Amino acid sequence: MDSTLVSPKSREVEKSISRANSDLGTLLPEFYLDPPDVVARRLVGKLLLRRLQAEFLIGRIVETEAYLGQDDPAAHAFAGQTSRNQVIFGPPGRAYVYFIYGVHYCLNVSCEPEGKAGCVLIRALKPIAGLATMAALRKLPADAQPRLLTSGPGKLCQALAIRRETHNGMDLTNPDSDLQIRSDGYKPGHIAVTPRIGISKASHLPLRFHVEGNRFVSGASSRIDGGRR
DNA sequence: GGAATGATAGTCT
DNA sequence: GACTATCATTCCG
Repeated sequence: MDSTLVSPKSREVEKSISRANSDLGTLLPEFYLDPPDVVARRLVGKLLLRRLQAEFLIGRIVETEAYLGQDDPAAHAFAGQTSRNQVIFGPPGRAYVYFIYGVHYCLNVSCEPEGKAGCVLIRALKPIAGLATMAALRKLPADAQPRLLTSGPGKLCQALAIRRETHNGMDLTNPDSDLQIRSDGYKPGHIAVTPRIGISKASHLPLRFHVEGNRFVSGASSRIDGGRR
């Protein structure tokens, strides 16, 4: 490319894309074998990759929530296995995508061994690559504020064109999948732990994990000191 | 800046 | 028939 303007940001993009094009950093199913709270913390700082045509849409996970198995009243698995939630009872490292409030999709990753329920909700990303395409998918102007693109579970699914029909049950550990989670070796800063958002049952449990002070976290438009960092 | 509210459809009782 | 792991808009201060 012509590289008239090379900012630190675009260097991060270059690095992420080259990682994405190789198989480096692919996470194995073993990554997801542990309980949801362990996996939820472990996923913060990893890359979510969406291959759309020839383009990579990439975001770094900055916020997750753990949903336990049949002991967690807030979890979809609580009422037992149904056709809707069967993915979270299946093998680890698969996408569980559901439609909510008649408007939005949410992306989860199954964890625990096959037969045991548990998953992690991906709540927010920091957009890394493909921002113009993300904005178009979100029906926003191409120069929209990056934090408007993926700062919430419904938003990030819209920005990455993730739908139940195409992605539910997809293996996120397969380098050939058009939706994957990988590691580029990045180590996030301090990870804060808080109660989960938007639920009415078991809402006191500290099962939400996010990068402290990160402005791409959901609902943090102003409560983070001036929205810096 | 911050709280309240309506939209909208799949899933379960 | 009643929910809901949300978002954008509208209003109020």
